[in-house]
Amino acid sequence: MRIATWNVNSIRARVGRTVDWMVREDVDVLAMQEIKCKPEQFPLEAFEAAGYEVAIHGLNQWNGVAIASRSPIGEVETAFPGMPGFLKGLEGPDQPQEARAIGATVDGVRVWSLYVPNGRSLGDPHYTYKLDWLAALTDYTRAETSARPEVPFALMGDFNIAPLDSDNGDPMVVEGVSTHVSPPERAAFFTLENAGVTDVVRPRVPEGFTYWDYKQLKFPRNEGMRIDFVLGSAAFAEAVTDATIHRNERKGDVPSDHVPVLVELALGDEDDDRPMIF
DNA sequence: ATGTCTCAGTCACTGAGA
Repeated sequence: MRIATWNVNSIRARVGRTVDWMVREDVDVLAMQEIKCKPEQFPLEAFEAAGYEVAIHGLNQWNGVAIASRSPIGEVETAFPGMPGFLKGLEGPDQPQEARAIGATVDGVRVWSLYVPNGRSLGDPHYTYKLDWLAALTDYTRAETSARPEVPFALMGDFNIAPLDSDNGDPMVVEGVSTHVSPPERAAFFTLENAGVTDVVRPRVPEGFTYWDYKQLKFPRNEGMRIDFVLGSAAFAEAVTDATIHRNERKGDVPSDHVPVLVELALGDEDDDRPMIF
């Protein structure tokens, strides 16, 4: 199985190059973030024509997540248990949930497409929301990976955190001033990893960014950040055979500001050319 | 100069979010 994550920054603006890339790279499953539309606005036809079905969760022009798959999609959830909500000007538990998570099972793999809150700025209510959201995701991940360790489980998406100093190449993003690099955000990311998932891409791709701001020639200057990740449970991680970051997708006409991250899995019961050994 | 991009609302712009 070839499974990828991509913050597409509006699927309506980028359906052509998204599906082109999926076909070209023989992608079986794609977790998308920032589709920026409701289900009825999603350009389904282009995906179906290329042989994909799509599970979509979008509420308005903001956020929005989806999972496209060549194999049938089952057990769709549009939030993980305990996921906090947010509404500017409102506080407390009454805040509605945003379209930032969709989970589905494909060929026995439990996949989540996640768009972690941006945080906006240190001290903004959105920053607290981000940390709360990550804490709830951590609780869910710990419960899920311990309850069903045999099920390959993956958190894929835009985490809006640069965990290591080397993940930030933007001189305007500074610890003590900016989100994405603050110690509490980084601690939340490492606590999530300790809850039963591991970054399956970094061991195979130690260098490289996944996002470059549109402004100020950030891409030509390579002043990007690594903020898009595939975190897999032990059962998922042990099936990974390859991982790649597709930097070229930041080039050309109307690119997203993020590029896709692709992982190859050998699930053992696939109809492929590898010998089965019992 | 938030110097770019996208979308909604409304119809050439502004506001919001990133």
